[in-house]
Amino acid sequence: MSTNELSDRYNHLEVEDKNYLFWMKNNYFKAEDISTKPPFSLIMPPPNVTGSLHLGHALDQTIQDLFTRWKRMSGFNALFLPGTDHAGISTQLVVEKELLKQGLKRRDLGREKFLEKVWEWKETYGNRIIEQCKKLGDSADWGRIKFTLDDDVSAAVRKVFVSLYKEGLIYRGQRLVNWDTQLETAVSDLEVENEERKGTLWHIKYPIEGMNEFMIVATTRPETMLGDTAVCVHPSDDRYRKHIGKNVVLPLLGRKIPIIADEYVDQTFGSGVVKMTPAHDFNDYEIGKRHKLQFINILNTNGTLNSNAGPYQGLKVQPARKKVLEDLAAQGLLEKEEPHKQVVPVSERTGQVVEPYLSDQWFVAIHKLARPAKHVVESGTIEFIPEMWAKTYLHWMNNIQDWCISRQLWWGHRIPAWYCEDCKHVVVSEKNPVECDKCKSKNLKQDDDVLDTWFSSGLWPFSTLGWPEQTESFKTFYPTSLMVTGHDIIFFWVARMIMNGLHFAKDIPFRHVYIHGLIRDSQGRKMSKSLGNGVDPLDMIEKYGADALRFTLLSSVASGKDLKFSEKRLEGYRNFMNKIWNATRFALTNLKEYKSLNESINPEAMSLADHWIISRLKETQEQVDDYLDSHRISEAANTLYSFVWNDFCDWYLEFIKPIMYGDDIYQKNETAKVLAGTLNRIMRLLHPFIPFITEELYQKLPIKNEACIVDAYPTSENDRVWLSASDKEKAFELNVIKEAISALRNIRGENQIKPGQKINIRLSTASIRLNEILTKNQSAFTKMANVDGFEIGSNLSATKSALQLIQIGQDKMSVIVPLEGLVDLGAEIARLQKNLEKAQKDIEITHKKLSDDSFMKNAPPDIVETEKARLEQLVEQTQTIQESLERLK
RNA sequence: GCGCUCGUAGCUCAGUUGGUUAGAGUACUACCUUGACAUGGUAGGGGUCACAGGUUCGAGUCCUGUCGGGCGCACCA
Repeated sequence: MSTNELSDRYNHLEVEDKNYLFWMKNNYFKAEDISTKPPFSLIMPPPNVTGSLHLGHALDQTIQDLFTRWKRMSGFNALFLPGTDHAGISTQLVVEKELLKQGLKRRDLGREKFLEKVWEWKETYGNRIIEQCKKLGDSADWGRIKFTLDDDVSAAVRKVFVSLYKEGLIYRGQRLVNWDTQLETAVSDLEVENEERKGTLWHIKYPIEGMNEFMIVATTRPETMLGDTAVCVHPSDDRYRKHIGKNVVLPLLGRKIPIIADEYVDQTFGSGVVKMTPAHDFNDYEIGKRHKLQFINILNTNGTLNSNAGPYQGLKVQPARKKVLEDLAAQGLLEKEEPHKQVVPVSERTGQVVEPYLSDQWFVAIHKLARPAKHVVESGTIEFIPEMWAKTYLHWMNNIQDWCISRQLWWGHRIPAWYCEDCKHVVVSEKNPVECDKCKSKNLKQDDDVLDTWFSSGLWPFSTLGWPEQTESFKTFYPTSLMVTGHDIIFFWVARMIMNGLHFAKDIPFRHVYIHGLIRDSQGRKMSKSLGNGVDPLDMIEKYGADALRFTLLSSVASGKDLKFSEKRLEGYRNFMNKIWNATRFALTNLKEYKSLNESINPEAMSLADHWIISRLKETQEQVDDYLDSHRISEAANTLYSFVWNDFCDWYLEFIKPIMYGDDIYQKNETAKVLAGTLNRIMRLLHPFIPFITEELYQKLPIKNEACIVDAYPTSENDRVWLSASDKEKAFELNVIKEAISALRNIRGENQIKPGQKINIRLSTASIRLNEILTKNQSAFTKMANVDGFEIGSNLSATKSALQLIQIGQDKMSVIVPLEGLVDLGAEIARLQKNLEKAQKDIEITHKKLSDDSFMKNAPPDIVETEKARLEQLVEQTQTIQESLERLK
């Protein structure tokens, strides 16, 4: 096979890697810091450095690459900046798990040794996801790749921390936080998921001091009573008002604790008495502060009970609960238990029940940062696509809470705070301090904690561009043009980028936020390892090709809704790739003799089909440009799909076959140019969607430039000269033939006339214009409808014939196929009957409309006119059908 | 509880200022291996646009309610 000959099936395996190398070798992905072209910038949401690509990434990346390639082809200095995230918690978990297999524990190794292991792990697996992105076709500027723990990014992180601290927007304090007892770290509110579970509500008797009475408290977490420092009732609760100020004796531990009153208590729930555990419950914490209650912490960091729990020390929460209940029952203090639906907070990462835990943590005071971040979205300066996500964003921003940013982990940005061992002063500094700036002691100890991963992610749009230095990159590409991400991280990430961007980079981080849905399995379930329903995009790429996967994702992503992934659909788009391949194969075979073709086409010499395909191309280009501009990705993809398959392959290629196989060299030369030119534009139009196959085929075309990836994206603007060759009138004329052929096919199909059976046809029309068009184009009918005898005229006989009436603009024609001796007439009678019924029904509807006074009075004149014309047509049609039916009987 | 969102063909979904006969892919049926492609071609069947009201000359589209999914946020111990 010579290089110009294509196999009859598209084999993505031979095409994809090869073309990726070609692009890389020629530096096509590189964006310039200084350029005369307008900038377009898009920062990749950094995937976890040790992760591997899943379908969600694939969707995310493909959308980004689509816009990058489109903008690059549209003359922009397009930057797609890649990077990876250190992903504190998940990476640490993965490595810990791995070490455990070797019998090694994190704490046994110690911080330094453990971090060495994580870095080793990162070096080994850190590029895996990057390689996977390349498989997908990402045209990212890999020379600029960033990692969240890179020196310059870390410097940005420190700068931000220190300046927020100096502004008083970062503070340290002892607070009740969400505690993951497996990881032994605090986690933020966002990292906690609330699961509804069946639980039990236990009613426990607390003896009132000096009385033979009890206060009954209800609780779902009885073990927390070990940390109780009060019981609380509503101040106006008549049942208990008399007891306020007295004490109860805490069962099991015998501690005396006060009975207090607070409006918070709901008198109607349970017994109306609430036990107060200020160190282990968020509501109790608030009340505890109001009433200056004692805070007794009963937990160790690993979730076991500490010495404050007395005899229960050392037990984990669940065993302690069991024991506490047993002991209470033994003492007759367990009044009753009842089933209770409760919401349990669960750590997103480990699935452990989150315990509220009192500890020293760092927080960002968020309200001052949130205000401008709300404003830019309210004012439309930052635009969410689809718009509805702006509501979600604003709702959260309006209820935002201070952000706990410290994590008791080792892997991450260590908090740049040092404690003076001598004077207890806290030094917060960008550079590692050598001495306490208060007492000059050299006895400094750095805070052990690291920052929440999202702290560094929040700076990503500018830390990746060299900020805080005013680099050329930063000046050129900030604010970025577009951010593409899933709705699951609007709060985690998008909100924080907006807050930080405004505060530090002094401008919004991006103009548009494209929010796509999450990918679910074909049944709509979340893809997860435990369900085993995950689809590995790399398997799909291997099997169907990256382009097919990309097109599947892009054609499915609409209006920000979640999307169900089906392999069936992927198969369909794999077939589309094959279709494109074979259409080009056909073209190239027929263009063999045209080694180089020039672009200029001569409207006078073009066939009707040439005029028609160019006019369709023009419409397609206009639509696609419009759709991409308004981020309507699936519409753009589907428009191209149907143009290529339905218009170009099904009609145009069939129409030009007689020309390409014929002897009319003059005509053939012209059509060759149109064919090659159209194909060239098809490749360019499709390239951002399916880069591999389009580059491969583009390179084989007789009309081409350097590379598809850097050729211009065709629009009705920049392609005006070529598109203007299409004569509207002639394009329209082709529709006449197309309609007639469709009618013939319909007659054939419904009457079961075998495709091999040649038929005689009569095209009957009073229109001289149609008559001329049909006469000129008899060959099209011969080839495309297997027509033998051909008669054109007016008032041609339709006896014992199938008939279809066609209306084209003002002109009408009857497509007549004599059936006598060919087939039984029953099928045609049935077909006409069906058409007749439909037409009659339509007449009824239209007639009703037109005889409605209010319609005639209120509807705009053009609508009324259309309806009138329609009625006329329908009436005529029914007459013709009825006559035809008569002649069949 | 508050907020958002969806309900269109067997399945997956389009349907953007309300306006001809509600579309596509897939599945299904019939026919066809014709010199790009059977990962193909041609034709066909298939919908009370969840339901009930309302606005309007006109509603899949706008409004209200009901039913049924999904999601987010906050929750009574």
